[in-house]
Parts: sequence; C-alpha cells; structure tokens
Amino acid sequence: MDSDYLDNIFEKAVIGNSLIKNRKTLTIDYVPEKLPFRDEESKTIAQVLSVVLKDGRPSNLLVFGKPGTGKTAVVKNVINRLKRKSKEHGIGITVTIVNAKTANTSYKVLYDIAEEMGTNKIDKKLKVHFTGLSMGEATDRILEYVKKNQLQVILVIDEIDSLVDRNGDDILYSFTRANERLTESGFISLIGISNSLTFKDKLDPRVRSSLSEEELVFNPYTVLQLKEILNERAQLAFNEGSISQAAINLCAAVAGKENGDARKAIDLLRVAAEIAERERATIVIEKHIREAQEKIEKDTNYEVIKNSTTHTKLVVLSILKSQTGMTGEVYDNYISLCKMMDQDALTQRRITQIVSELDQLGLITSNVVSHGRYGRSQIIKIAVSSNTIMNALKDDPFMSTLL
DNA sequence: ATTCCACAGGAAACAGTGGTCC
DNA sequence: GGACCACTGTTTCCTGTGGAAT
Repeated sequence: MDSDYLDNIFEKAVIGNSLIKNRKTLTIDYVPEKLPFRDEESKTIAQVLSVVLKDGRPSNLLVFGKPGTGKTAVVKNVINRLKRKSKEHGIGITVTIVNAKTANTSYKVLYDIAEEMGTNKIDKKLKVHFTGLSMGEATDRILEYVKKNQLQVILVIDEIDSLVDRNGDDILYSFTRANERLTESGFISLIGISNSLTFKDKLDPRVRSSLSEEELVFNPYTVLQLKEILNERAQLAFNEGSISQAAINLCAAVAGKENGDARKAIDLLRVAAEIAERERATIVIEKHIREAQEKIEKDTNYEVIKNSTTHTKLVVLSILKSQTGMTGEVYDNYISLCKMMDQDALTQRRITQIVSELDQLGLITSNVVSHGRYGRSQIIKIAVSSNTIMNALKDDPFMSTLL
C-alpha cells in the first residue's frame, strides 16, 4: 500500500477536496430559494393560494409535469412563503405535505396526513392508527379534527397519480366532498402534484371538477435551460476551473434527451465529479460525464436485481438461459430452476406479471409476436449487461449455487 | 371464413400477517 | 379474545387476441 496515496486521501478529507467545494448543492436535498425559469409557475401557485389567505376559503390546484421539472420544489417554496406571511399576520394556516408514492397505499396516505397534520399527537380520540381502522373511519377522524379545530388546511399530495393508479380516487372524493360541509368550520385546500398528464381522466367527474379548479403544467427544461441551471449549480458546487464547459454542455444534452430532467442532470454532474476525484483529475471533463452515465445505469440495475425476490431472480436467470426468449421456454426454464433449488414454482400467471414488472423497470424488453396457428408469445430479451445480472445474482448466497 | 394455438392480462378471491377496537 | 381491518403476494378463472393453417 502506497502511504502517500492514503495521506493524499486524508489530506483531502481534512483540507477539503480540490474539485468540489460544496457537495450538498449537488444533491436532491438542496433546493434553491428561487428556481430558475419558474417565475410564472410560482406566481400562478401564489395566486391560487392567496385565496386561502385573503378570503379564507378553499382553493384546489393540480400541478402537472415530468419528473425533474421542479414542480415539488416550486410548490414547497411558494408554500414556505405563504407560511411566513400568514405567521406575520397571525393567520393560522396548517400545511400538510405527503408523498403518495412513498406512502404506497391509500390508507398509509391517510395515516401520513394525520401524522403531519398533528391529529395523532394532539387528539388521542381522533388518532389514526397505523392499521386497524377502516378507510372511512380514518377519513372521518381527520375531517373531524379539521372541523373541531377550525383548521384552514393546505394539503399537498405529491405524486398524486400513483395514489389514484393504485387505489382509485376514494380519498380525493372524500376530501373534496367534505369541503362542501366543512367551510364554516375549517376546510382543506388540496394541491395535487402529478407526473402524469392523463391522470385526471381516471378521476370521478365530480372529483375532477372540484380538484382541477386550477391547473398548472410544468414544461420540461430545454437543453439551453438545463445548461444554465447546471452552470449556476456548478458555480456553487465546484472550485473555480474544476469543471470544463464542454462537460456541462454534455451533461445538459444527456439530461435534455431524458425529458429535460434537471434532477438527473445534477446527479450526473455529482457522479462525474466523484469519478474525477477518484482519478485524482484536476478538472471534470466530458469523459467523466460519459463514465458517470454508465455507472448510474449499472448501479441502478444492479441494485434492482439484487433487492428482488428469489422468484424474480429465478425468472431473470431463466430469461438469461433461454435460447428463443419465448414465454413458454422461459417458464419451462423457470420450472426446472425451481426444481433444482427445491422451491415451489409460481403459476404462469404470476410469472407473466413478474415479466411485465421487469419490463417496466427496463431490465428486459418484450415484444409480442404471433406464430399464427402456433399461438402468440412474447419474445423476452435481457436489456442490461449479463455481467451486471451475474454480479447481482452472485451476491445472493441462495442463487450463487445455480451459477 | 373459420379454426385453433399459446399465450396476455383483467378481475376476483384467498391466505397469511400484523394491527386495532370493543 | 373475537371481530374487524388493510395489505401483500399469490392463485384461479376467464376473456381476448393475431395470424398461420385449414
């Protein structure tokens, strides 16, 4: 071991790194006070919310936009301003922000709302328990709490589309309907943030009309805008002369291709810088961006496979071992692998579901082909490098015996 | 034009788990 | 302690489908 090398690492740890001066500004935790290119959107949200502040009546809003377009950050920024203003003027506004995707189920969304709103801490009688209550009872308790305390609530549901996809619009129906009888004694203003523009179509018409009183679409950033955002961020994050303009341009171009996702662009920049650091390079260049792109892709695929269930792993291996990639062959392979491992095989229906999940994750590609009288089938192909798969499978002691 | 294969995939039901309520 | 609830992962049942073979 080269002791100079270790010294160098510790030296950097003590005196700070030569490339990055502020690592936090390259993470998703860092949200600037004002997001570039989002003035109009901020104004619209503020106008909608001002109704709550001025007239004391509920006002709903739906915000749409692809991932990484700054929707959530802008909403949170504007709400923080509103909170500050209402505090200054002694107006009591309760802000509750929940994420429907991390909450995972509609009941968990209700639980999170109760937690955030304070129902669970303040009012033991109206506590929404982690489980055990019916959906109706949980909703009633939250509404009762709002009524009893005459709260003016601004409820932000991030990734609201995943809530509707999985569990329908029951919760939204209850909340939007409840406002009709609540207004005298408190109310809930709802702000829904959605990645999907078509999500509205899945709503009950009554929910749709009251929820989408106001709508706002966040367009994806253009490559030029991304470049400017990255330049701004690079100034905060890097020491002078530590990153080349060409690297930033490439980073913006890559992210621009992927729906103008600013979060991804910044993440790419961070990983590239870390690679450059490890190489002890003095400047981040295009090569590092390309390497970072590969690394991010590889790491996500590896993690996804590694954290899958045994049966999903067996399906992946069955696909890898398959000559034709046809559903029937893949299932046969899977059955024999299960026998080898002394496992009870799942039904073909379930395997179809697993294959479609893998497809959605981008780990495989599948095309339906018809062989005429010989039936229809899918041609399933692995979409990531077999090395990545093998490494992920090897790390599972149970699977490694098969390799 | 009809038949038929090998599936895809939706809907409903079920089992098991972990929890609350009364 | 039994009734009830939500959730996950799965099975069972069923209908629909494209196109070669008849």
